[in-house]
Amino acid sequence: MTPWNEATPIVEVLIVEDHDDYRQSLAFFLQATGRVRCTTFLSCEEALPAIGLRKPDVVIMDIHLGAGMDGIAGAKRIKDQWPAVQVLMCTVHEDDEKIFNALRAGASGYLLKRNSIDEIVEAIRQLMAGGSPMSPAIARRVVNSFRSTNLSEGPDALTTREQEVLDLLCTGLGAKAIGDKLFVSANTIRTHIRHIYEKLHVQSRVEAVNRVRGGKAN
Amino acid sequence: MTPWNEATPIVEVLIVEDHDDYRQSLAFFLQATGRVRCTTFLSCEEALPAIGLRKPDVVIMDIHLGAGMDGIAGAKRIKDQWPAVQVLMCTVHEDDEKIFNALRAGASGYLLKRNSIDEIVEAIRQLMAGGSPMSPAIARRVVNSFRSTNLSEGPDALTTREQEVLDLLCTGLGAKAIGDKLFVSANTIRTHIRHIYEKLHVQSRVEAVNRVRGGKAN
DNA sequence: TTCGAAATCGCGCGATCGGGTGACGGGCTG
DNA sequence: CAGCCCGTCACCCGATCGCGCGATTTCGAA
Repeated sequence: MTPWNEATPIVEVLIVEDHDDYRQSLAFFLQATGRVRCTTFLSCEEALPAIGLRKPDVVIMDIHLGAGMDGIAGAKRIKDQWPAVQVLMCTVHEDDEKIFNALRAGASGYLLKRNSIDEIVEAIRQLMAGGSPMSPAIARRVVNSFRSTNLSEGPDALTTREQEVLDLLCTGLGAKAIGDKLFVSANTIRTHIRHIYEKLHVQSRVEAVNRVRGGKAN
Repeated sequence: MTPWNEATPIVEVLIVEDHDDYRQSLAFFLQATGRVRCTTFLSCEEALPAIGLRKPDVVIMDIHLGAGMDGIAGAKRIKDQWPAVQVLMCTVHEDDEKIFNALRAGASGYLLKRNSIDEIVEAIRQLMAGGSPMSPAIARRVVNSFRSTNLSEGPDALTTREQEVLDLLCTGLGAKAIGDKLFVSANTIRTHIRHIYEKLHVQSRVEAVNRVRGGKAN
């Protein structure tokens, strides 16, 4: 844990948070470190123009912001216009939907409000150092989203050959091309594909690849 | 940072690492914390049977292991048979290919060998607490992999309508079904799809959805 | 030994796809 | 106004797909 030190440049932090108590105390304690300068806003609508005038290093963004643009849409707008700004989501929401949408929007970190000030300070440090701070539970969800769906067990388990065919199918190849790669006829591949469809209960190539990809990403 | 305390149960750690110096010093320093009991192996082939006999809480796994099964295949075998075992990759490799394959295989954490013993100890603690410890640079790569590909800018930007069609295409629908959803004819959809292909430089539905999905996963 | 599952290949049918071409109206812009 | 892009629709053609049917071989389990 590399600590802040006197050589560290002051970090410009912009906070978008509609909850008065949290916004004010967060700003207060961050400033108290002496290594952070804070600007605070109640909504994305207010914050966006301000970012245009003076670009912060880090934006700490709540997701739920009452009426108007939510934090995820805000993060997207910020990253579209100023990609260098690091966005750190800080919210109470820990459902997959919110998490993944926030990361898709371009957030580089995701903390929960139950995290301590010390952890938020550490998160800012990590952001500046090229890291992606996440609360442990968030990190675990993100990592778990990579788990490959296990098509190789259960009553409808795919055979080794079918797995191979499915893999190549995922690359966008057609039956003929796959047949060439596996040194069998295109008709054989067509048969394998039919069996795959039956086992996966799908009826098109795209549905099959979606099954492999866990139906998640984007 | 919750520290270890006397109430913490001893954590059983199994190390798979072919490099003698690293394996021995890692085991030594982990044991020195007094909160960890280590068993070490040079290869997955040796380690797997041992896991069957006495299940560790955490397996620290190298990726490159000389001849035989590599750490990613090993992690997959472990998670297939004993899903409760937490696998922590610890390696010098920081290329996307290795990282994502390891996480797909079921690893719950990913550290670089340049990390200090303290950080590894902290990682084990986080693992047991349901977190997913990653080196900052790794976390950033993982988070970045979620960034949605921006198909809406550049010389070959997709129009709004084309985006809509592409989205539905990703769900596995055919031209006719998409036409129904958008209240236009199937021929119109076919035209849109052809334009999408031109702009994305692909020539099949699966290739198009792969472009949306970052072409990565699985 | 018998049986079944897996892998291989074939054929045919109707539907869809990929690609080429053309057309029409509505915007927006120079 | 003249272009140009966008969205809409149509037709055509050869290739491929989804699907049902049957066949052979191999190999391991019952």
